[in-house]
Amino acid sequence: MTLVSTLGRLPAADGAIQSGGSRERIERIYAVLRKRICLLDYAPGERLREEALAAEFDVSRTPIRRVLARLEDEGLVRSVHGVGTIVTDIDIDALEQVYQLRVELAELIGKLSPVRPDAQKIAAFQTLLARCETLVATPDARRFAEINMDFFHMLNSLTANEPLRAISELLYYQTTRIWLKTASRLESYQAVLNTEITIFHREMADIVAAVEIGDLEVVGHIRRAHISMSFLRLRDSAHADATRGGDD
Amino acid sequence: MTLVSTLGRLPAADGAIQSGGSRERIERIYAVLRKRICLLDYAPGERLREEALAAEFDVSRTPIRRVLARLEDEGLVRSVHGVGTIVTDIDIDALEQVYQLRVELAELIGKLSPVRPDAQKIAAFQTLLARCETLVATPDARRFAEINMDFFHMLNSLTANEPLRAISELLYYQTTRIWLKTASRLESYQAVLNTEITIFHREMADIVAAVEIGDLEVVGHIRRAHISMSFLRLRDSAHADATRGGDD
DNA sequence: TCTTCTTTTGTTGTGTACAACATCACGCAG
DNA sequence: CTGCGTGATGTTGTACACAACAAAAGAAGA
Repeated sequence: MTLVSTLGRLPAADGAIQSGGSRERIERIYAVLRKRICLLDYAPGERLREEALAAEFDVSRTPIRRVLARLEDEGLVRSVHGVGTIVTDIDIDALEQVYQLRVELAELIGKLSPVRPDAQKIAAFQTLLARCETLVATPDARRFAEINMDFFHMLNSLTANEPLRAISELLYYQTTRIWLKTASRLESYQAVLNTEITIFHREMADIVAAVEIGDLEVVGHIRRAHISMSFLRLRDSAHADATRGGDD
Repeated sequence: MTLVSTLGRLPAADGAIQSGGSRERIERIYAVLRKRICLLDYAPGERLREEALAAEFDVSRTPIRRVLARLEDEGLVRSVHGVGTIVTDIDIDALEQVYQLRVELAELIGKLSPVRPDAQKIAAFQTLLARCETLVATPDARRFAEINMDFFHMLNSLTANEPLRAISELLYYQTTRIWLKTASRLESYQAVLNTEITIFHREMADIVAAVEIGDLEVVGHIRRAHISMSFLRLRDSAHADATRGGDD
């Protein structure tokens, strides 16, 4: 519940930082909304009103609709005539197919047009690993999700295959929310969070080590296992919780 | 050149068949435009005007823009302020990455949630094979492209993994045009067409045989080879043609 | 009190006028 | 004849008014 707490004032969007062409503006709004959805600033089932968004971003409904249309095509929202634009709900079982596909694509990133990481990229990985270590010290679900997101983008930059990157990103944003949503409903929320962060940190260390020696195939293998097991742990937790407690 | 000949009157779109909700209407327009682009009814570089499309489909610019936005997100067109909506140009080399990915996905279709083909589906495959045989008798580039498209959809229906299907479809429609476009520019156009149809027919027969015995993994392997070699043949033809003749 | 119909309110979908922008034609000076 | 500036023309991007639709609120009857 405290996951969706910081709703009162949302970051970004204001500040009149909207320089640049119309395309970039739309892209920016898109990125902001997508991030809000995936960090559960907008909860599943929540209703977004175009006019409110238009007011916040200081544009008319038209460009907002352009963004929402894309989000709808990507499965993150669904517009219903006369009702509103609803953030899609998700459940762990329905996402199994997406995870199966993500697992395969993760391995492909190490195979298709891999980019040899240079010193700068390695440094970025190490910085991220350091951030993850502070996370282990003071666990926080939202920061976990954010670091996970940054980590994904770093990993995604390890292939030069642009279509593969685009698709991996698409599937990533279709699935990340499920962790925050499911975990927040668990009885053993704190324990699960701590466990998950510990495991994530360990796997991240392994991957960074593999990146440092430039073995992207190994990165792919580790990540494949990472994604797959992460999904299984989450599903088991959810099912165990559902059978033990009421099914709300 | 004769490929883009039937432009005077385009099929579909009129007839006032626009029953159903607004979403379905948009979906229909989207499918029509996408098919036109991929069959080169709209040539690469051609300029589409929203108002003309709006008139043809008997709607305002608004839903047309909704469709064009999606086509732009998928890389088939690009809207330029003050100019028009341009059908994206493509070249064989830029598409190499997409083909690399398609090759991998083709194999996944036999692995991820394969659906055991029933009698009806097998019959559909055989019907398609029959159509392909008439194509061998009387080669025609456009019919080749259409049968190829139908064949793709049949193959795509062999997995129940919905995200995989969606993505395979996306990548398919990003790449199919290249064959028609490249082939039509070749000196040895007719010879290449005949060869390609023969090869396609043979591979299609192999795949249908594999479908009949229900071995979808084999289907994946055959198709992987099919896509990969088809790309290589096309690229070689294009490069040979470019070095021999002038580069236009 | 409950049910059902009507009204009211709110939201997205559509159509359209206008602004922003790019391109081409044309004139004109050099 | 060429190069450049300037206006005319055409197109997409935006904003807004209205239609279509859904849901909630309210009224009326049993």
